[in-house]
Amino acid sequence: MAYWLFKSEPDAFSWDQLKSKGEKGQEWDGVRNYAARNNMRAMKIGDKGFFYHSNEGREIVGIAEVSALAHPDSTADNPTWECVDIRAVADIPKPIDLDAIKADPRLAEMILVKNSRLSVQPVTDEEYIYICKLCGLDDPPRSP
DNA sequence: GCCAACGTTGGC
DNA sequence: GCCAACGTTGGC
Repeated sequence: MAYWLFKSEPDAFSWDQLKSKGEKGQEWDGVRNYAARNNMRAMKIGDKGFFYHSNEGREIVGIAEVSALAHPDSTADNPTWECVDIRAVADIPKPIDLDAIKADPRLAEMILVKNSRLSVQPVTDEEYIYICKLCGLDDPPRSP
């Protein structure tokens, strides 16, 4: 069981855009960072992850799930770059912003706080459940 | 809009 | 294989 966090600038690709893709979801292309790629390689079908808006908003706005395992990034000219597909699963009733995450001692170890530049990050089970609760999701969608 | 932090590139 | 230079990200 694993949980993740996907970052996107809403100007480039927003949570609403992901929702509009429906069941099919969206290839999470464009990632050119080895740590982020390795995280995607480790993902399994049905794994859940937060969808975070960077730059503008700076808050967790939704929960997505992996709909296709890592495969070559169709936008890359180099086969080393791979990505998964994700689709929207649930809205966040009460989005939590970066200030609130930073202010919470239970979330101080999040990669979002410690390495804000990593675009695809792991989230611990504890962080996932705790954040969901703060956000008004008492019975959050679980990874398989 | 600025700038710090980070990751990647490329020269040696 | 090291490391300086550069480009990019993202918070502020």
